[in-house]
Amino acid sequence: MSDNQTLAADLKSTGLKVTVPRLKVLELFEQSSTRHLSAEDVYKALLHEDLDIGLATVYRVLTQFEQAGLLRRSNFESGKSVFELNEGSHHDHLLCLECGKVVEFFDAGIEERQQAIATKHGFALQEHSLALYGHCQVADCEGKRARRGRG
Amino acid sequence: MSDNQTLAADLKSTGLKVTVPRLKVLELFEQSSTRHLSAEDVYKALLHEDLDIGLATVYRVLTQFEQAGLLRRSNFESGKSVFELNEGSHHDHLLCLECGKVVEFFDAGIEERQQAIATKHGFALQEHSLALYGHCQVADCEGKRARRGRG
DNA sequence: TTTATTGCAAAACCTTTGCATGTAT
DNA sequence: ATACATGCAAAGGTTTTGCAATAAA
Repeated sequence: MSDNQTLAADLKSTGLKVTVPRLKVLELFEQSSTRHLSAEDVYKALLHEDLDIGLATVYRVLTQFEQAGLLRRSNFESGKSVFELNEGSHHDHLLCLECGKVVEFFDAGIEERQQAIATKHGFALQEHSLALYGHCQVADCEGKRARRGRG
Repeated sequence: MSDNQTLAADLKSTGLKVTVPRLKVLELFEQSSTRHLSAEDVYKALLHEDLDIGLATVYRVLTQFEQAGLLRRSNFESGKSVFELNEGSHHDHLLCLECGKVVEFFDAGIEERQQAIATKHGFALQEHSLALYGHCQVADCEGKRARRGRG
């Protein structure tokens, strides 16, 4: 729900110059119905908008956005990184092995125990990576894994 | 417990032929003081024993061992897979970002909650991946940290 | 103008694969 | 003897990097 003015302002506030590739990548994340996108996803989506933005630039922009705190990166078992808008609230992920659906969740109990475990072993906890994998019960998914969703 | 007889028997019981590369890789995991090894680690360790075992073979053997249930594979943030002996008991990992130390832990509470979260979202939980990252308090590790002037 | 950013292609990584040779059973 | 395993080199997929051209400030 952000116009280009706001997007540009968001960019400026991170100290990054406002350029077409950066605006478009940010806009894509803001507007996409799919929250989680890989570099390739972003690259192809931009191509479909007839934007000639190189894959290398996409990677650079994604990395810069991650460092600027605009995006969060996750490494699921797919072997490639996926990015999502960083809206401040930490969460972990639950993924469907069948249809690729991604559910976000936060569990205070798990967070607490992680902290306790680190402390118990004499570690200062810095970050963690948690992903659950399973099969969702949606009819569409259980029945046919044929389709692979693309935003 | 880890003489060649036993190792060979372990191999046979998986249906895999007993070959030098397989014996040596298994032996390495049994004898190594480092539980968690990457393909490259294994490759180099074997080289140091003057064994001419190709990297491709190492990858093939590791994959076969994983499928046979002899090894477990983890994908930490390093970007490469690490393998460890599968001793049957599930555990997750706590890693030191500084020195690379790996601590294994199991927490029934976390396991329970993961199950509950999956169920709540209508998922049949299949597997999960959990890794905690932090800084260990070991002097040796702290020292490195200080020397590098980053904290 | 000055400095940062882009695009392209090439390289860097980790991992897998094709194929001819070699080995276990 | 046969089927499977190995080594090498080449290729695969994802991500990074060098560099000249380009665009933002």
